[in-house]
Amino acid sequence: MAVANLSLKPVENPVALKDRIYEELKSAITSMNVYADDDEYRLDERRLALEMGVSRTPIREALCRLENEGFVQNIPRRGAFVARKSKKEVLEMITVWAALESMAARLVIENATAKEIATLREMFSSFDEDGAAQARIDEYSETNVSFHQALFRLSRCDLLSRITENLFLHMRSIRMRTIAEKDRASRSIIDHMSIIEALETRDTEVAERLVRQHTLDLGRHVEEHVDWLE
Amino acid sequence: MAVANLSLKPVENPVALKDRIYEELKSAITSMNVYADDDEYRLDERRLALEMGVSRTPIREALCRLENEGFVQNIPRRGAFVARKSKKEVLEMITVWAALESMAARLVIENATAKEIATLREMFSSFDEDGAAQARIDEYSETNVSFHQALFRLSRCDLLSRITENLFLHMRSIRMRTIAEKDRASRSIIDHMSIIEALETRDTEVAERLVRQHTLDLGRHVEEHVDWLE
DNA sequence: TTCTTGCACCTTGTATACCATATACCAACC
DNA sequence: GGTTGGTATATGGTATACAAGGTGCAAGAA
Repeated sequence: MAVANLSLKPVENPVALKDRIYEELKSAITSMNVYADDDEYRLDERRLALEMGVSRTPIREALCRLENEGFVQNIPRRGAFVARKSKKEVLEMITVWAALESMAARLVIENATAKEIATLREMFSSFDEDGAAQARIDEYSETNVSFHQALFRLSRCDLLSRITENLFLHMRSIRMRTIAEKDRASRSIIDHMSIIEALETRDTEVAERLVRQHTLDLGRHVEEHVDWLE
Repeated sequence: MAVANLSLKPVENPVALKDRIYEELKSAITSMNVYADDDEYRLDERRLALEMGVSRTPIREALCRLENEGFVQNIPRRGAFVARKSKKEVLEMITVWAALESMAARLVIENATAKEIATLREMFSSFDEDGAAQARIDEYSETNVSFHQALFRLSRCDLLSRITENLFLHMRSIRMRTIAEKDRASRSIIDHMSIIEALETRDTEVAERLVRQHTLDLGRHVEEHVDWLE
């Protein structure tokens, strides 16, 4: 008897409710501007359960994960709130980021092909003219994030990328607000070009230093100019 | 009316069941030698609940947290297992560790007093004679861990310490097994002394490089000599 | 009017019941 | 004898019920 040679792909394991809820809540939380005002955003289990049409249990598991990742603060017997980072915490996140990304730069030089590194340069090709970055600041901001993410991806180190992913999300609203200030955009693009150059010439020490410095500069900027964090 | 001026300390908030269970399970998991044999260690919710005299709910929340931290692997509809790291994952953890600890070294130089740095040196004072570390290998291993933890503590960056804490726990069994091999202990003590020296002379670049190199060396050693990881 | 205190309600923490699915075993058929 | 299919059982996923603690309002007293 002939075996029907159907090309079947393994059936995708049905995503558990808690995971979908986790994703949903996470994107909702990270896309809101927590720092816009001083309100505390409460996450009422019952209301969330009702709104999403499920019971409290998967909601709780999702909130538990989000708490571990620092997006939610759970106060016993009081409930869950959207977490608001203090200035100290933000500065520490930037420090960790600097550490991880400078290591990523080392790994990129070790592991990435010239072609891959070239893609980094291409990302900024449309911002060549002076002031272009400043003019299309939103678009540039997106490219900026993509650049840093690409750096981690090219490092071929999943753990680095994974840890940084959440740092990025935490920093997003803060970045959006700081990048537009002063002439940070144009300085930022210069920094990026120097970094790419060091990667292209495979100069590990310089690349590492530039990457670290670039991120620590953001840290100093936050330290000195951001007063809207508690 | 006079207010009775009793000196009262705030009543400690009763630790929730899930937290105690989390602690209990975590210490149980990290203290067992997962890599001793090829058995899969299953964590049966119902059995754990029965053994600990609670319901499944807090057990599940604890397992959820442990899964996020990478100590437990949860397979849908199959159950929770003690996580076993692959060689690739271990190497990536070491890479992240190197990144974080070299940044910690920078911060130590920025933030720690000479006195604090001196305490690092004291930790190794009892291992002065040649071969002492190798001879009292268990004791040395403890000191070794303490040294690295102290480095993070002196960096004054809580986030660095917190991220590394779990990395340490993951690496513990692996360290225990690798440190005894060859003459790694004596080389390790030499490395540590060089690091301390660089910290004492506040030589940021050297300290950073030595710390990174020291950890990456462990990585290379694992890469080359550890064959008991999948 | 203002402060205190008690009570009602609301919310989270925990336990349990129910459901869907995966695994294993057994019987029947090729 | 090997394979296949069905069924039983066990286990995790989800929902809900119950318990305990916190909040806020209102009523009463100063």
